[in-house]
Amino acid sequence: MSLRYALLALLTARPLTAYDMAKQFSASVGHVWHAPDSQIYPELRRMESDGLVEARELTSGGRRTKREYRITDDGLVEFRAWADTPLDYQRERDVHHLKAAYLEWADPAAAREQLQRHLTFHSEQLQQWLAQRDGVLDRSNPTLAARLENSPAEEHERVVAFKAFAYEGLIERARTEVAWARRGIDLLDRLSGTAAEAGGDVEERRA
Amino acid sequence: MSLRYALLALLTARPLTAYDMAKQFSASVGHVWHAPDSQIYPELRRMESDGLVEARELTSGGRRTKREYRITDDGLVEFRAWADTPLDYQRERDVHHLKAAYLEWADPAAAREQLQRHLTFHSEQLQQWLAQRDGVLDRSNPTLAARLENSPAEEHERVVAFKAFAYEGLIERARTEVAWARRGIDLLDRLSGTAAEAGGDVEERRA
DNA sequence: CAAGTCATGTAACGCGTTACATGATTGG
DNA sequence: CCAATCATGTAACGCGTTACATGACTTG
Repeated sequence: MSLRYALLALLTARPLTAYDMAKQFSASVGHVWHAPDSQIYPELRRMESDGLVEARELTSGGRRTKREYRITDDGLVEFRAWADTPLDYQRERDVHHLKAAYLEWADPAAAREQLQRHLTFHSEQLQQWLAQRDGVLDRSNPTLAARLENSPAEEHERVVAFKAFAYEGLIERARTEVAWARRGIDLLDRLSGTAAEAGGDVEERRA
Repeated sequence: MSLRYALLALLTARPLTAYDMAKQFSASVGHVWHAPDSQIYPELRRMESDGLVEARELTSGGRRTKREYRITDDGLVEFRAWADTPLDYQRERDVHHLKAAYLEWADPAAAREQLQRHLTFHSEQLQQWLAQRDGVLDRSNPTLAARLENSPAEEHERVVAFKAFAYEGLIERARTEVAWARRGIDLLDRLSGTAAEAGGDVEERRA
């Protein structure tokens, strides 16, 4: 049910087509919430029949169908209600930590590679979130810019602050994961060093 | 498909009944991987028919059926293969950060309560993971104790090290979330302070 | 003898993923 | 004119959740 609110969130800034939303879900917003086209199109249809959004057909010249969605007043009410409602917290279920607990079962090289992937993945996430945060802070993010244009100036600070706050949480999380992966690689080094005694050269050194 | 490996992981330590596994999935292991009974029982049956585990019927006195599962050699092969295989990383999808980005839509009191919940939830998680980590380090964790009994002494260090490593990742993550929630509450204070000027007393102070 | 917990499941449902399908428009 | 991108979906499947169902054994 969260996709629905992610879509409403986007539409609180400005009207968009499903295609444009799908693009955003693969790019900027997609770093927080990803969804494939095949989920977005039907969900928008459902939201339309629930009266949360309304569509305007854009027949640009030819007979190309293109539907631009706009949030309705009911949609705004629904979105505010969602914003007010606390979410349930459920127990985390993290495969990566589960695997990490059993890395002694893996080949040391395979173990190292997996931690390296963890490091790489979260480093990239970190970079993207840093970029997003900056785009929010300097107001260059297009969705944010549109949003600010449609809202009174005295609210701008709050709007920007919460967006940045959200990204900063993700940034810190990514940093935590990166640090953890590094510690894991160090641990592997230490354990293999023990096993092989003063065995050989360390082939790679991380910055 | 991860439940399968979580179950195999448990069974690498010692044979267990589905009921005992279900209990562990609600308690100790459950902090890393939770699963309800209704998923565990059928999955074990499927694993049995796939030859990864085998069951021994324990008819203790009466005609009470009770099946104790043990991992097979095929199961061990499968588990090692899993341990060697890198996982796919998919984009995170975090409702809480999504909501945080739109907290300006929420009533300030509701926003505060949600951040407070975030803080509480992750504080509790933190406590439980710290306890788990300690139970691993001092080898008092029952599953770990059983595992160590069934493995040669020279491997004990590795076994313990990876379990502790996994929990430490979760510990750091929980700490990150706690810190983020605190920052969020501070942000709310700051913004409401701005809106209400030097408004009123701060009713609660966090340690 | 009643309440709790031991012990094992089935059924329905929903969100999300992957794969598949189609056709129009635009730019090189 | 061909490839990329615009634009919109359908279908099948799987994992996980919630609710429901049952009965035996144990402890106070």
